Amino acid sequence: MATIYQVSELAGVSLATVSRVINNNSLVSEKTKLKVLEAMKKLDYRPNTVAQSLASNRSNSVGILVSELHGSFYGSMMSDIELALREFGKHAIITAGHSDEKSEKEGVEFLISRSCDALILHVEAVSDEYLIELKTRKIPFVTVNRYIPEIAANCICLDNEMGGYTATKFLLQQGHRDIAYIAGPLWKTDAKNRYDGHLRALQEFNIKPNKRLIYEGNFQEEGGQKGVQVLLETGIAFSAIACANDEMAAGAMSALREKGRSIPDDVSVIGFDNLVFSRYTYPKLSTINYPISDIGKTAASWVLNNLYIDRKEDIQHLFIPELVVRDSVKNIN
Amino acid sequence: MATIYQVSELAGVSLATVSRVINNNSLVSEKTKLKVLEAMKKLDYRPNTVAQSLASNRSNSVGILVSELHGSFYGSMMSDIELALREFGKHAIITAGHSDEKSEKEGVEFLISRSCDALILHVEAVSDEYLIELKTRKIPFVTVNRYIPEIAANCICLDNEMGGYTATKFLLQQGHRDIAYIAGPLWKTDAKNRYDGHLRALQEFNIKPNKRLIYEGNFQEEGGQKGVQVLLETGIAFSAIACANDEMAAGAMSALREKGRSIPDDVSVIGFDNLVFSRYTYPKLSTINYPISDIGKTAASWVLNNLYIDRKEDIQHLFIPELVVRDSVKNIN
DNA sequence: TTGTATGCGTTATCAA
DNA sequence: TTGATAACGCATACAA
Repeated sequence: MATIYQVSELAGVSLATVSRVINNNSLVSEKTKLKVLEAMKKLDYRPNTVAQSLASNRSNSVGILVSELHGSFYGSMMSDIELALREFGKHAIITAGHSDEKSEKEGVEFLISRSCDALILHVEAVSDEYLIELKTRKIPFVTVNRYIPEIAANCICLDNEMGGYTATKFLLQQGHRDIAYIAGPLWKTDAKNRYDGHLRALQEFNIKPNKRLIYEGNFQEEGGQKGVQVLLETGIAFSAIACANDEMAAGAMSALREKGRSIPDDVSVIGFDNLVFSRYTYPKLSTINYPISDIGKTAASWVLNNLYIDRKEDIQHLFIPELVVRDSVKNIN
Repeated sequence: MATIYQVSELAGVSLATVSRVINNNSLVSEKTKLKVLEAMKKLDYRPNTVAQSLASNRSNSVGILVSELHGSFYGSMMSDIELALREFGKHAIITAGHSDEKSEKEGVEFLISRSCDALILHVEAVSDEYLIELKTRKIPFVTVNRYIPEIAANCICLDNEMGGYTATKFLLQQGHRDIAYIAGPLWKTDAKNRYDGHLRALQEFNIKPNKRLIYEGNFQEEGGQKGVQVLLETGIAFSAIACANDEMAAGAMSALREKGRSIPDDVSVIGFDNLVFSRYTYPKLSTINYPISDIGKTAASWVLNNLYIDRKEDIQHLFIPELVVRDSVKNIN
């Protein structure tokens, strides 16, 4: 691989001049500029970004930490962020935190040590304190789907509580009164908030939540299946199930069908997230839309605004989820 | 951020010694080792990986290029690769090629310039020649899902032709004779190979393919929907549709249902890939299994074997896809 | 077992 | 407008 030195030699100029045309910042005469450009082409020169990073303490890349690299949720987020960054010549370095505290911290350190210019974090296991402390270091970052009052300006998230509320309220409005709930892992703040929203909706209709109709799942398909099994075993009647995410809703639907319950005639089901596949299910899943795309773009904008581009743009920090009505909830009024 | 120099000062040793305990390669006495370790802890020292890369010409990270960051197909692949690498302390740097030649080349260059030690490429738009030329550079790489005879040792892929064959043969065995085909973009080698397999199966049963029953889609849900629309408009009867991937199959199923065709009673449908969501569809989609997980792990193993770890392990270069029978194909014998 | 010195490929601060 | 030259933080060959 050709180096800047060889280019300078071939072009008959100094290192510094070549560097200048690479970053075309300082004024370089057209004539020498052309000479250098030609030499670069001739040698098929490409700057070594590692050396650039070391010297400039800047990498033109932003680190992204998501819980998992698979799953349409994270996929959309990464994809939208990458696209927005690429538009400005910035790159994404992506790693996974696996919802595990140690792993998440490692991921953050890895990204920092790769001298990312900024971080976009979807972290779940790490403590609020960790993030607050992280802010005292020089590296700029935003958290996605995690709200921490002390660093509110760094948070971009969905109003999960409102989403949980909206979902259950919809079921109530459709006449359901005996509503089961399949929650996410309640140590995760989004799962907890969605559940809180569910409770608030019930309260608004003066319904006492029946603890035996609540199952704490794992946010995965299997959790929905197990949830249905447990719920049915209680022998308590229910006409609808609100699920804390679409994956569990899909699991719940297939389990219900296996048990001979038809959807939505026997049991209504509502999900949360509006993942791509929720359109593929049968019946098509009614759910709460998580504007992943908007949030991803916003996170990218935050970084671009704060770091690279001189523009004033308002950043939306809280997104309100909306109901998506399809075919999995029956009106029994 | 503390540097190696500050650590050496605090520990009262030289730079070199600190570097040695960091990479614990050379023999360092226990005593000095402890001193250094303590100093590192005290200063909360973390090596600057950029500087390490520059000095050692090694980054302990491997570059991954996929077409898109979203989509369960790529998601699984990235996830499996990352997990395998992480087990050995290696990291993944991921970027997207967007099935576009320019973009794919940029991605490769980006990864190389980031001094990745090796590359795992899922490229579609780039020419065979480009990859053959890439091999002459020093950077080791494997291609996934792309077979090029000249660099066969660098290719890990699925026998797409066999998969296409298997799918259509299954339909034929179930008594179907009027079979429509929704292909992927035929300029993509995997799409082409799957289609070729389809033709081979037909030929084996002495059936002349009807060109009007073939639709070239885009590998996305929408392609399946449009495909069904076009196929129905021909007015030609068919009892089954083979789709070149699951996403189009999902689109085809929903379009069929909207047109009042029931699945599989009126029309059978078979997909390809066995994506996660194929279990969520109704009826559950029969499909061809793409062992993404195995392929991802194998690609990671290839890199580990060739680069980092001294072990002898046979690498499987060609994977045979298997039929997954669910509920979307009817036996009409 | 430890230290010295040099280089990795750039950027950036001076002078000229 | 250009050119020396010192960083950037670390690895490593060579000496001690």
